[in-house]
Amino acid sequence: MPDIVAVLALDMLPMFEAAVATEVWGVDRSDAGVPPFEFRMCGMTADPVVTTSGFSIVPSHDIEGLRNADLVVVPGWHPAHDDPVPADISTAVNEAFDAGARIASFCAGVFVLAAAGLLDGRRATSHWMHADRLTLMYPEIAVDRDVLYVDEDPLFTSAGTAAAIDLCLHITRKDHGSVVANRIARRMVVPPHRDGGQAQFVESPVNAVDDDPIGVATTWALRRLQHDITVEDLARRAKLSPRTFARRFRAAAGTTPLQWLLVQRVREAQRLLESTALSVDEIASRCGLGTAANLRIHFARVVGTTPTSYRATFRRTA
DNA sequence: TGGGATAACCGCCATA
DNA sequence: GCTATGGCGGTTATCC
Repeated sequence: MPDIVAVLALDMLPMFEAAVATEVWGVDRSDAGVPPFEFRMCGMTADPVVTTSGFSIVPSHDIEGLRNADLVVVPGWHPAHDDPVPADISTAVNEAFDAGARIASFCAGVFVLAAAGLLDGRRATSHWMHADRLTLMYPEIAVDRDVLYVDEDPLFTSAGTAAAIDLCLHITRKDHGSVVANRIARRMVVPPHRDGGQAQFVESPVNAVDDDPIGVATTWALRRLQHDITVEDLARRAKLSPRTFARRFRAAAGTTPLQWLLVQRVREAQRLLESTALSVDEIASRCGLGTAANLRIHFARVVGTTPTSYRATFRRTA
């Protein structure tokens, strides 16, 4: 049975966010080894839904399409007015959640989850432009305005626009492994992974062009993850002092050099667990984490599970 | 699991 | 006066 993904298309549907979910889960990529998804674009009724771009789209399903969905995506909620989210929308989302669906929001879609009471006492994020309003309206929610997305499985929230891509790939990676997520990312011609904790505000994006010292250093590091790499090594590659390198790295990537490196090493371990039969010890060595014990610590922190159970879950899809 | 050695991080400050 | 840089040292994280 393919996963059923239902997008809740509300009036003033943001086209980009709706298209992100469509691109990730609504396109048949079985030729690339990506498992099929049953994709539903659900309006409250079967009537055309007005988008923020002025034109309308005709949903494939009405609200009944949320029934038995594995994942419900709320790509937006028009935040220009202070009208409360209508009760029938909250009810529909609540019923889907109670029936076992996981719920994900992009950008201002978080207001729909909040109005349904799903986020009380939980962490959540939204586009930085909406963070103040969200905090004001729903003080029970721990709003993290600085991250790309928040995973509070079975609830997910993202900053919207490009961060919606990151959240979709994160959920796909969680459910189907990094090989599948990377295949989708490759087809979409987007970077395979940005960590959820990465800052929404980056002064300049990480880039591998030759005249970007941070890009040069990170590209160099990714090619030799199996070797020892110190922040001083990275700084030397970037032709900067360690202090300046660290400062500019945080400005560019929204995280510290070591934390970035550890996440890259765990991603490499995920790839090796899925695509090889190497021992966990050997994988730890090949991804630069030294020992299996060390790999387990960082693997649990980044992925939320153990290398062995990760392999048991995803080896089949490789 | 605990502890010690080492590296990384970051605020502060001086300098260019 | 403003900004970027880089050294110092206290604190924290990582690794074995």
